[in-house]
Amino acid sequence: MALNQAVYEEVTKIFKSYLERKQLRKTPERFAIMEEIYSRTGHFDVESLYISMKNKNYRVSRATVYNTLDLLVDCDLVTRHQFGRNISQFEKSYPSRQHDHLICTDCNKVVEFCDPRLYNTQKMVEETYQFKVIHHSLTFFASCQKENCENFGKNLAVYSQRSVHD
Amino acid sequence: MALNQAVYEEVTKIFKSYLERKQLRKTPERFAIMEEIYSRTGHFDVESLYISMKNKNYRVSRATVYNTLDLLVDCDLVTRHQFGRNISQFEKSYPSRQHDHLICTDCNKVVEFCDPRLYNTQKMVEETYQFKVIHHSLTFFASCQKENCENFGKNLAVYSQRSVHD
DNA sequence: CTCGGTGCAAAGCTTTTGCATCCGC
DNA sequence: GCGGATGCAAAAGCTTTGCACCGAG
Repeated sequence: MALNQAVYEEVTKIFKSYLERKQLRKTPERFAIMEEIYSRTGHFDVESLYISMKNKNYRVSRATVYNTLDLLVDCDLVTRHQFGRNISQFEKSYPSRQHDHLICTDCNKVVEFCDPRLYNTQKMVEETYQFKVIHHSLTFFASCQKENCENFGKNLAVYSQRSVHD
Repeated sequence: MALNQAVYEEVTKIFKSYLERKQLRKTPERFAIMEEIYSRTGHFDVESLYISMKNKNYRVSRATVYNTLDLLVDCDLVTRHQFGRNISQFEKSYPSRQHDHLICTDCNKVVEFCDPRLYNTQKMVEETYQFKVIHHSLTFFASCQKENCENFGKNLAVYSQRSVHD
């Protein structure tokens, strides 16, 4: 899996800056985990990330993976999702933009979409309740046609990262 | 906690009908759990429901609570939420209307809101991806900035620096 | 009477914690 | 060298499962 060099450098800079600001140590494990995440595409859970690193003979523990994920989420390099019942799903934050999710209730595949109009709802909520919104999570659970389900990822993948209003 | 008689009768009818349709038994435990849920207000988790019934000296097991909650969710009498990391939160479906949630990131307070404009986003998603939406989940995570919030004033500076639209 | 449902406890699974060791600073 | 970070394993916390008994149909 090739790693985009420009993205990798930018992300490394952000992570280093974050660790310095928080006076945390720049350990090789932390950067190895960050690199592994940014060499992946799509969503992943802790176990698959841990297994991937083990398969590459990298000596790392689950505890460190959990710890580092917390840091990466805290500095906005990784986003945490709670699609299912128990396990947390993660996703790198760059270079993808703000988006929400459409999950097929039949095949569990995830489509990403974006609707800027959601910002109107956010502003309304902030004004009505006097809250300051940090982030949001919008997920549609939907069923697709069978033929559509079979074509999943072939035709729609092209649009998955785009805003529907582009 | 007084129980609204009209709601109770309606909900009982729906649950009985569902159990008959699925050829499941109408056990006293199932109706006791349904009644306990509908005598509550707001959100709850499995453990607090279980403790409540134990405190009323009702002989019930966690396994039955979990099993019955699955049934109640399946027949739309109860809604399942996944706000936090691990535990599922539940909420009775009637008589409240469709709504979404605003959760304080400092004190975990839950506010319900409704914005019909979200339906525009749903229709757009359905048309764009040819999906049939079953249900959705929208949650804003926000700071309530109230004096009674346990972290009042601590993180406001940090929050105000962030923007939702990067 | 049947066999689905229940209570109880043990097991399962994800995540957190304790502790000795390691290593960034 | 100090104290934070790590690996490992044990523990914690929510949920599911196995099993013997109970009771709805």
